[in-house]
Amino acid sequence: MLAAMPTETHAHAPEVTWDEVRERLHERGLRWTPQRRLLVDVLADTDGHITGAELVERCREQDPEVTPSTVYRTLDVLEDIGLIRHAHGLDGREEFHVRPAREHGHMHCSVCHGVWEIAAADVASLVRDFERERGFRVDLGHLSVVGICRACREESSD
Amino acid sequence: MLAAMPTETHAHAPEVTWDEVRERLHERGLRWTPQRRLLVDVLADTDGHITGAELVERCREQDPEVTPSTVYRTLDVLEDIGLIRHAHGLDGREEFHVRPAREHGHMHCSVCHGVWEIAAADVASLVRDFERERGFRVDLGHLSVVGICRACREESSD
DNA sequence: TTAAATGCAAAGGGTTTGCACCGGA
DNA sequence: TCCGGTGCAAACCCTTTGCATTTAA
Repeated sequence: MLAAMPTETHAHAPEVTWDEVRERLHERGLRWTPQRRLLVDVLADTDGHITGAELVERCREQDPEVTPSTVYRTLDVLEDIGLIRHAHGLDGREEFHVRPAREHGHMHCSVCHGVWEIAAADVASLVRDFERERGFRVDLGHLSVVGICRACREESSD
Repeated sequence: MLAAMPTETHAHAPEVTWDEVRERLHERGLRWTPQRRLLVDVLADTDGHITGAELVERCREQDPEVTPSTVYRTLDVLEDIGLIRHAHGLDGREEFHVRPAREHGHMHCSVCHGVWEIAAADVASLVRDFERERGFRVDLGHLSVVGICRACREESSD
C-alpha cells in the first residue's frame, strides 16, 4: 500500500481541504486525535472511492491499534464536515470518496469493476431534463451509472 | 410513471412471464417446488422493487416453513432465467424488481425514499452519449438516480 | 478538568454456506 | 432412482453500539 505522503493541493477549492480538517473539527468542539489524523492521511492518499472496510484495513496496516469502530465513527464525522461523501458501489456497499474539487458521479463497469468519474457536464442534459420535467433535483454525487465499458465489450468480441 | 416510447433496449434475457417460469426451470433441468411457487407468487404481487429481506418476510408470512436460504437461492435462479433483476437501493441493499415488460431504471428521493421508474426514453440521450463518447453501454436496469423529488423540495419551502 | 474519543467486545442485520434429508421428474 | 432443493444452524462480512478508560484541549 502507499505510504502516507504529503497532500496534494486541490486546484479547485473544495469546501474543506486537508489542512482545514483540524480546525473544522475544533470549530465544532471536536478533537484532533492521532487516529483521525491517520484516517485523514489515508483518505488523502486515496484516489476516487474506497469502502469503509478497506479504509479500516489500510489504517490498521499503519497502526494495528486502530479499531473499526473508530474508523467508522470518524468517517461519519468527516462526512458531516463535508470532507468526504459516500455513494454505493456495484455490490451495494458504501463507498466513500474524497470530496472532489468538482462534484461528480460514477460510472461502473459490471465486468471489470472499473470505476470512472462522471463530470457534471457529461450529464448536464439529464440533470436539466429531470429538473424541468419532474422537478427532481439530481444528486450528482450519488449518481451511479452501471454498464459495460468499451474495453470489456471489445474483449468479449462484441 | 409515464408510458414511453419504443425502447432501444439492449439484447438481454428473453422476457419471461409468470406462466413460463415453470417450463423455464424445467428447460434447465431445475425443479418447480412449492417454495419456488410461493416466491414467484409473492413476486407477482409485488409492484416495483423489494429487498431480499422483505421477500423472506412475505414468504414466511404465508408459509413460516420457508427459510431465508431457500429464498435467496431461488432469487438467484430467478434472476438467472431473467424473471427478476436487482439493483441497489438508497441504503445500498439489494433490491429486486420484477422483470418489467420494458426495462427501466429507478429514481430515488433521498428525503421521502420514494422510488419512481425511469423509462428508456427518459434517458435516451444519456445512453446515447455514453455509448458514443465512451463506448460505454449503459445498463438501464441498473441505473439509479438519487436526488430530491418535487414534493420534498416544495415541502422544505424551496 | 471534562466531555470527546478510543478500544474492546459483543451485538446486529442481511446474506451465504455446509450438510444431511427430502422429494420432484 | 437421482440429483436438485430444502431446512437448519452456523458462519460471514461489514458495520454499529454499550461501556469503561483514555486523552485532547
